[in-house]
Amino acid sequence: MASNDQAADASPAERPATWRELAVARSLDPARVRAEKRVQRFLDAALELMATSSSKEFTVQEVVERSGQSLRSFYQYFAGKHELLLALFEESVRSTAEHLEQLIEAEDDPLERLRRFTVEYFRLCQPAPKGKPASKDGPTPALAEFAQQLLTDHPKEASRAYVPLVSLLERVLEQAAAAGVVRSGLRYRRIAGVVLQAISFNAFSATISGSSVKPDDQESAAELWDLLLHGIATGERG
Amino acid sequence: MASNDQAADASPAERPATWRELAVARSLDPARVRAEKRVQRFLDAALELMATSSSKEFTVQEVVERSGQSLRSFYQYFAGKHELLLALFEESVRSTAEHLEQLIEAEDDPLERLRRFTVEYFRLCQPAPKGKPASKDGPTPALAEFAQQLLTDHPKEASRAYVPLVSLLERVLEQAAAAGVVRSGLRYRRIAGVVLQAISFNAFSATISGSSVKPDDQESAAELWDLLLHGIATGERG
DNA sequence: TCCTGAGTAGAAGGACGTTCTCGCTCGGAC
DNA sequence: GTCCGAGCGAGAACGTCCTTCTACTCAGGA
Repeated sequence: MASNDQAADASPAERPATWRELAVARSLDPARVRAEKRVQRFLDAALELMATSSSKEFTVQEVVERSGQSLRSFYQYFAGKHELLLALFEESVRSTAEHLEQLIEAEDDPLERLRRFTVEYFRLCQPAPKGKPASKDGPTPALAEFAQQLLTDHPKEASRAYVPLVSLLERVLEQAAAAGVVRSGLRYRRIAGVVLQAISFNAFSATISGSSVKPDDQESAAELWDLLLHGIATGERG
Repeated sequence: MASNDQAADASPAERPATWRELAVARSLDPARVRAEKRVQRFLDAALELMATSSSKEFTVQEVVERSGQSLRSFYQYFAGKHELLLALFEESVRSTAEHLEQLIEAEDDPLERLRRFTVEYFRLCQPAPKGKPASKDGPTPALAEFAQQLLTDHPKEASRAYVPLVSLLERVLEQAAAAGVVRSGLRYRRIAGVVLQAISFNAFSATISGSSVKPDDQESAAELWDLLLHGIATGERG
């Protein structure tokens, strides 16, 4: 709900809301502004908890305490813990997508754009080495931390939340295809899903194979990119 | 521990145990046999619970009740619920690896072997459509169901449990490489991890991209195989 | 006979998420 | 200034799990 509100005054998704609606909305604001502020305090508290304490997990109690608000308020704004997680996840996806888009727009070559996307997203998804809060490198950290639980428990909502990232990658893929550096005729949206999944949960693959991942592992990133590319690139040589 | 015992009399992995050791072991049996039987009852109960009830989750209480044993016994044989899950997971991986190995050994062409492995493992990892218990199609179902939690909470043990499957795929990859149908110089063990991860959690990629997976989805399997192959195959054309 | 080891039955403890109750407070209408 | 009710803080209470602990049983061997 809060996220919808946010979306409403940031970019009207459905239709461009009449001035009347906007006026009415603004007149209801007195309460709304406070509410949004409160919601934000919960979100901030949760983010801080994830940043510190090295464990990405937190209890509702902790969030409530750190936010300086009450349990009652929490359940007034969130239907449950899962909604808080969902909100954080949406935020995370959104900011990650923005970050990647910025990183990419400077580049013209479609293939290089795709490579940058891949490598940078890979980097963002690597688990943080220690208790070091990583709030400075742009987007919200620990994107994949939530994903797992949401993906299984609330696939519908998780799916919605992923849209910005999936759409971006889909576009990048299509542009690369248009430029002839990527095979045409693929179902790019599904490919995007596969790629995002493979990168997000790359940490699992290391565990499965018994290897361990070093933070900022250039080699693994290159390996994954190589694997991906030669399954996609038009050029010969496998 | 129980699983080690099982492995010991099924196929001696380390070295072929002398008759003396076997005799000694058998002499200790009176208690041991009962213990193994009890452990097995817990395992069976858990499997039945996962097979029915459509939800792959169960509580320790349920397992205890269904097994007709006591809570006390449970904690006498398992250090906690996670050990039960681990035991089930090991079993699942082992039987899956066996199943795949059998499926493969009839085939001579290295590339076709790899393809069969991939497609069949893909099929096995697809979530069951409904409450239909799938115990008849060979290996234990729902392999990826546990994986997730174990991989994050107990990476060390999960890693160990994965060994049979990883080794098998690694071998298949190396043979394909030796035959010249797969690039040489790759780190096959890591590739195996990536591939297994990508297939196991393929359901996620469908959710991420917003698609839904039909059970026994030939097309998705083919798509994934195609993606994988053209990143690995020696032949030209991307 | 007594003792021990393995079992059963089930209460108790501790973590969490979630709900509920009791007041307090504060902003605005009069 | 006064009053009122929605919003909110504090935190007790509840339900579900996993886990531990206590008390009792029972078979078999010194």
